[in-house]
Amino acid sequence: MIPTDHCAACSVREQAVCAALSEAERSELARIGTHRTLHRGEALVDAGDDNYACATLISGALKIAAIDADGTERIVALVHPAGFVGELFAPRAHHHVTALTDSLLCLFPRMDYERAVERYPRLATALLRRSTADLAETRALIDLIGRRTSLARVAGLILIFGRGASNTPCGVAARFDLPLTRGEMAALLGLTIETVSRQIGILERRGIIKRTGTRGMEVLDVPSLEEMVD
Amino acid sequence: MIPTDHCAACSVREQAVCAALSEAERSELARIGTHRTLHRGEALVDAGDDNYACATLISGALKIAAIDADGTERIVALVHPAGFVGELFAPRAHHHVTALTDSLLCLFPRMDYERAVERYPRLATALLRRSTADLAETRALIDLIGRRTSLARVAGLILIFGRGASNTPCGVAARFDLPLTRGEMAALLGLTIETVSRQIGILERRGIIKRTGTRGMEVLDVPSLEEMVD
DNA sequence: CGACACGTTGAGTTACGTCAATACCCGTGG
DNA sequence: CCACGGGTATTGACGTAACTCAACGTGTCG
Repeated sequence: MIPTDHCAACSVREQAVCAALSEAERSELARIGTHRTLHRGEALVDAGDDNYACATLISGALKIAAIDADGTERIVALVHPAGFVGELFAPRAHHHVTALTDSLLCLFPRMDYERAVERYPRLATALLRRSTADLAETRALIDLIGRRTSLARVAGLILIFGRGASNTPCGVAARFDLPLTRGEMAALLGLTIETVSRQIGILERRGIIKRTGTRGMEVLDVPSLEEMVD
Repeated sequence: MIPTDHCAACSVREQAVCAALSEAERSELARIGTHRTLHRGEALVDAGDDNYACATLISGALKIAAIDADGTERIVALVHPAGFVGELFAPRAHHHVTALTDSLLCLFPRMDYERAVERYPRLATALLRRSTADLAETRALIDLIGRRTSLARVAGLILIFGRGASNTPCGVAARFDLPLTRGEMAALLGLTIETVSRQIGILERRGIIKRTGTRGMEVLDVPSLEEMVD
């Protein structure tokens, strides 16, 4: 159970699905929730789990992934703060959910949360909004990895991260740190580590970006990046 | 406006989102809906539309797709009967929605439908259920497309269609017609027409499937197909 | 400082795309 | 009925982008 004053001080208070609730409703919801921290690499849900939790991400980042027979990981989505994770109404989890960086979660037993959805219509609409947006984002990801050169995929991913790191909506941050390792970028784009690394090298040689250290990224020429993607 | 007795006779009455509503609520909803037929290739929504409709698919099949700068189509989802289409709460449509075969729709003005969602909580939860399921399906598609070889992708797609054509849930139909042209399969899998055609040829030469005519498909060896996919 | 994970770079190979020719299916009209 | 034509599918030859394998850097933390 989460003390109500935690909600009042919550950093994603305005963006998360619970923002749609009244004070009283949120207090009710807080009663079934707990906080939990995950360290980088730690799993929240494994594929196949039949009684897993759902959660709002408060800080950090998560990945949603499948692991196939030969152990290869395929990332199918990233979760950012204020995002919601956990498949409601599904009997078993379809994917693994793992922390990309140390993360703080507002955790709910799935069954309790489903009941809350039935009880608070505004929670249902808020989740529907978010789910609809997630769906559009996932489809955009298909679009990106569907039928493009590795260079376009890497360019697109850099734009996605740059937009995420920007404070202006839709703008691209000039400098930021990549939140993923090369291996994770490869798992997300359907490429190999080496190919990702090479394409980043090409972009740098063309003067479009500049690497600073291994994760640092400076975007010098946004229009060129955008042109590569569409 | 749809006469209420149409709903009573509707073939997807039990599966569509409106099944969650009471008789009275459904009558209300029917008042803002209309029926429409789409012929193969006809568009329901174009990407960028700012005041588009949403709909429940009664019969036929739709594709949700993006078209990039050079005119290449990338299919990001298929819609089957009882499916819901149209992004609620989004200012503009992200994708094109087009009929794959002649289709019958139960059509609603988007704004009116959004109001209905706010008014009927059970509609919101039903849409949330469907949206959550769509999200899982879309992620499974990413998983398939991200897969390494073209052979595995084609095998996976044949399994998907085979399962869809089967009457037993999760079983694979022994014979069915592919609902997509080679070009559409290619647009969905991120391959070319030629590659799709070749991989189907390989599967046939290995005795795993048998082509009958251009769309007909006979699945001889389901385990082999499944093995290729995972 | 050394260990270890992560990242880069290179050489050789393979799978897929491109281009092009041919075959098939089906509706239309001679 | 067959001939024609357009859309669709198959097949082949060839080039190239991305993968594989392998060696070598680089950053980070004890």
